[in-house]
Amino acid sequence: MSDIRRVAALAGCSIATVSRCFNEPHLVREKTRERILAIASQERFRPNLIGRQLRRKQTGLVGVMLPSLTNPIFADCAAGIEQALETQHKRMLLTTTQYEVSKESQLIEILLRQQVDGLLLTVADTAHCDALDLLARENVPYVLMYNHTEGFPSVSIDDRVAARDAIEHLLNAGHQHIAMIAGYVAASDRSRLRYQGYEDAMFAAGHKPLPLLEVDFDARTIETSLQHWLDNMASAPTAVFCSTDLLALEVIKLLRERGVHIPRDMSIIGFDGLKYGQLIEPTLTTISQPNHEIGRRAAERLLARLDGTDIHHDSLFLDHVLLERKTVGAPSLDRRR
Amino acid sequence: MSDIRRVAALAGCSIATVSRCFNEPHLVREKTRERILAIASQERFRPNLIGRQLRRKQTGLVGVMLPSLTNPIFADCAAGIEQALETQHKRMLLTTTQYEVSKESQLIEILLRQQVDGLLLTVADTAHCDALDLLARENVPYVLMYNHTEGFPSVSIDDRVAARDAIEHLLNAGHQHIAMIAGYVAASDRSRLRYQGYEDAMFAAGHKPLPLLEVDFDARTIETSLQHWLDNMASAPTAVFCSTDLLALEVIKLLRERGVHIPRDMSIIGFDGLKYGQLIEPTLTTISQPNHEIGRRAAERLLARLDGTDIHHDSLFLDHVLLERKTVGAPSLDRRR
DNA sequence: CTATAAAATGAAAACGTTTTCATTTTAGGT
DNA sequence: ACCTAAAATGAAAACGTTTTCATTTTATAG
Repeated sequence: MSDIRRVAALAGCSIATVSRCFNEPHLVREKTRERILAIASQERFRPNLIGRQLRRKQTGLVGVMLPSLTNPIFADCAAGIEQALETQHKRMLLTTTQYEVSKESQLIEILLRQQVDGLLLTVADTAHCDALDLLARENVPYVLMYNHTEGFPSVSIDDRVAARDAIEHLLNAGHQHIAMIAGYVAASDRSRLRYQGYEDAMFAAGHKPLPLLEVDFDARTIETSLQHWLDNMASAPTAVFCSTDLLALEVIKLLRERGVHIPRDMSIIGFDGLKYGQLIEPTLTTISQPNHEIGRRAAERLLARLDGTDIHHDSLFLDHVLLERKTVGAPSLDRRR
Repeated sequence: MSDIRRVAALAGCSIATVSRCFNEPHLVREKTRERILAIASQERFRPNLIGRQLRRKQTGLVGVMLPSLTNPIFADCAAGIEQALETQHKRMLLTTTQYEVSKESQLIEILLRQQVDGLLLTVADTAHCDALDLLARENVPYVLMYNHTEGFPSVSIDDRVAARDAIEHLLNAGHQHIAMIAGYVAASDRSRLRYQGYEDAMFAAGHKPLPLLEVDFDARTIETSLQHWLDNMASAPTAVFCSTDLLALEVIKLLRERGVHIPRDMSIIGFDGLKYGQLIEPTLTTISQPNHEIGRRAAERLLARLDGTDIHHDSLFLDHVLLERKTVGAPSLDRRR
């Protein structure tokens, strides 16, 4: 039962020596070590990490909190995290909020009770965020992902600039009448920043930004939201910036079903850089964010923080990139049908 | 520091009473309880789960091992697992093998050391599998996902029958010259079963099955693999069964770029039921497997196993469903170009 | 007010390790 | 063979809980 004890008894030594065999083998004489190791493996001794963690006061566990796994963005991010953690033999305790703000603090609390060595997380909105208040009080190391806010360490892209770049791409193609559409999970700071980027670009070009068109993320609802454009294409925007690729793909599908040719009748630009954007016809022009790298870099920062290497509470912005594909073209002079 | 002690000291009671306040509140007098709880919350006492886990000999942690998170199949599955675990306040320790068989045993070993209460896992191939041997020796509860094999509890679809159904759908559409193509991760038992299903259906219809066409999962390689069909469409199969949707989408894209019209010149059926299949034109006909439910049901079985409710070592097969969409049509009589 | 049963509390052991500090063993030089 | 320094080992405490069992307190009935 009490396993290290058993090995020690069989090997005729103290449990301290057995422990050392696994943790600091150079401290035990070769002959003894071999004997102990032999017995250990024959007894299938498996060190109980709970015992170790209690004594050492660290678990090697990193708590991860993401909005969802079903969104490929976050799945890629989680993969990046795992990759980075593995290099230091740390493991990932993964939880998702399912986009429910109220779960954020709860989950963090649970992760803290589990004595995670650190936390990697994405919150809905850094502006008024219980979770962040909680973290600020505690002194557990953490790094935000996809969020950024003064005084908190984070890894993300610059959503506002990225959105501005998207709009500028449309402007450069000759568009003036540009709309932005966002999923109803628009209560996130990312959505807000992207809309600000949209406004920035529109103002800079001397155009009046349109109000954000928010849609329930579901084909039926999107359809009704788009209906007034379809009813009167003449007055519809000539280009649309979709806040995510998933939304963009849905919109494109819908428009094409209604006989709207992309990009001739309407240009579309997405945001995320999902690989699935390449599979449709025409391939989706979009702003790509490096999800895997966001996860990896955030995890690396956390690890550095755990060694005391990185102690800065600053934002790390990774580069987004504009993937020029086929859903953006020049506005047609006459689009009336 | 030693936190429950501190609360006890401040409340002027023993640590046993504090502990009871949290675990069996009815055992402590209301007045005392209120006092203790007040102090605990004011001191921000946070029970250390490691201490509890060591004493109780259970962690509330479930080890999960999947091939990858980047594949939406498994991401959905993980989401299903989390959903089920949450109902019992259990957490997920998530690891991925990245399709490396050699990592399977290693990861399981790590999870066991972490004293997970149970294991949910997908292995590459149940046929010769160190991981399964390991599990058979230990007496930790586990449930396989996507795999099934005699004497092991599992939740999956019946890949062989599902593949047969896919082929029969093609046969019913009038095809006779049907090929199967699989990603190079074809070293999995699932791939093998799907090929067997393909053979079953072909034999039953009196056709000779073609050898499995294995491709490196990358557009360039797929292209060269398909080249001999493109060079001579007259002798190419009229329908292709792709072992996964991701592969199917890639194949479709490639064929369309080369001027092959789907489904007129060639019918395609996929496998998985990814939602992305609906976004392309034409929408992808495919066999859908219930990934979220596989995860959820497997987790539920594991939980039942932990209560001693479910003790059966049998395979649970969930239903697949044929999603009849637009990439399958009748073979054209003359396809020469 | 007392006796008794029930309820509430506390002391201490236990969970499986790691690690400090003291002790014993070994090796090397004389 | 003896001394000394270095190397190897062991005893025991510590990590933060839960839980058993004994003890004390409270409530109830007489």
